[in-house]
Amino acid sequence: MHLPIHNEENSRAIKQKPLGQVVADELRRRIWTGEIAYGERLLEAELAAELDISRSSLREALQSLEYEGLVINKARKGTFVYNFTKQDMKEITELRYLIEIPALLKTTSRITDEDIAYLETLLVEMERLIDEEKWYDLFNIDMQFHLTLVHRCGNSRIISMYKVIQTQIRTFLSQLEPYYREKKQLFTKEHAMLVEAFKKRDVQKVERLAKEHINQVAVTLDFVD
Amino acid sequence: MHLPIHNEENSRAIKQKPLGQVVADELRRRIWTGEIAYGERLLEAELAAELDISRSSLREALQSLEYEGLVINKARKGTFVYNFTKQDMKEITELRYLIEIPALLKTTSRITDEDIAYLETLLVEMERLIDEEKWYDLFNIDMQFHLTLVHRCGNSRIISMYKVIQTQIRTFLSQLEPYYREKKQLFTKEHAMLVEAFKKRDVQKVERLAKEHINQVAVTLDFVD
DNA sequence: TGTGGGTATGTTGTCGACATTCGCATATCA
DNA sequence: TGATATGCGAATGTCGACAACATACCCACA
Repeated sequence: MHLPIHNEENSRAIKQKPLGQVVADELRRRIWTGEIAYGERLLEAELAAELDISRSSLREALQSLEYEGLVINKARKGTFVYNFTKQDMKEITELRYLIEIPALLKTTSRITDEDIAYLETLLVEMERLIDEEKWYDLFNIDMQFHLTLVHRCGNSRIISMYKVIQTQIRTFLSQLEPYYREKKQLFTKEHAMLVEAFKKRDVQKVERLAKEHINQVAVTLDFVD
Repeated sequence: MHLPIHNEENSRAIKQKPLGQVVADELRRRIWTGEIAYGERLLEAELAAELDISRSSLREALQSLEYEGLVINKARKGTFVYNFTKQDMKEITELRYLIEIPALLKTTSRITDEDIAYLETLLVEMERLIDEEKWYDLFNIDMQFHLTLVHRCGNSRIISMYKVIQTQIRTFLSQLEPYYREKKQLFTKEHAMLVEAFKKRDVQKVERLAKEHINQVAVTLDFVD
């Protein structure tokens, strides 16, 4: 069972955020944890009742998720959780090469020591979560790691587009969770090496490591099926 | 004065489309024609009444426009038409280099003779609209031209991201309209040369022309102020 | 037994109204 | 006079209900 979206203790903290955004966060969580299955139809009345909110706010959330590519809405037919395919992974990998790689290269010359210090705390956090096998939290930290890097690229539009891609990447990672159990060490090591490259402001190394890291996800997917 | 969104003659044709999308189209039109000014606050009740629709559908439309970056919604403060700056133009230009150029290069080897034939009809249309000085329609054809090219790149995510960028580019063009009056010939010529390059499947030429074309917009903006 | 049409049921699309919050004008006091 | 408190009007956030539509089922009839 889950806590209601707006229980007493949270109501003050999140009152600033539109309810639709809070609901979108919750739906993303349910998708990534598998509580909502891929391909599943999302009945508005049912879901709204379960979350104890109105259909209006739910629909607002669904529109956000549709923009992110996590669900697909067929007019008059309903909203369905999008079921990613290998073809989707190819598209996403191509986009990462076009957007994330150039973003990281720009970041290399703009990254601050504070950024690097923060990244290193994330690395520590990663290792802990890997030990405890808390995959959901681990992937969250992973998102934060990459977003921190892209965030320094200096182009707000690149950042917001990367967020969309990242949401989809995360969806893949969630599905690949069992395969990542085998690659615990690799996971931390790749990120640690990236941090080292940024620390040295070594553009070539960043590019090489980043490409390898991106390929890693694509390769992992190939083992499935 | 404008026709109401859902008058009798249109009601059948657009009944399939969610009202929110129709409203979004109308709002885009009003922004691009200048009927709605940049920076203007959009009062939901007022706008909904004027369009003769409910606030729900209007809010759905506004959410779409916010994703496209045409408006910005400040929680509890209202929705405002986004006012683009030169800095925004720089970001957009950078993104075009990252997304549109690679897309066009991929298209070069995938474009069909039917595509080229269609592009040539658009060229004819462009010349006619330039003669008649119908700038709004001209920019619409321009969007269709570029979208046709990007559409052949084979990556659906690149296409949908390009659509977002293009909507913002279009917003700039609308503001630069007076400057384009001076460049009538250049406008058609650049597109015609691009078509020729695609016809020959000449990747290098496509890349060079496309970059020049992108720079052209950025340069035009520099004359402003 | 298979098919077509019509009805019943359930779901999405759209609407109007209430609840909450914000900003501004006015009032009050140092 | 200036700064701060306060109350009112207006706009956004959220909700529940009705309307329009799609689907599934059932029955009549070939």
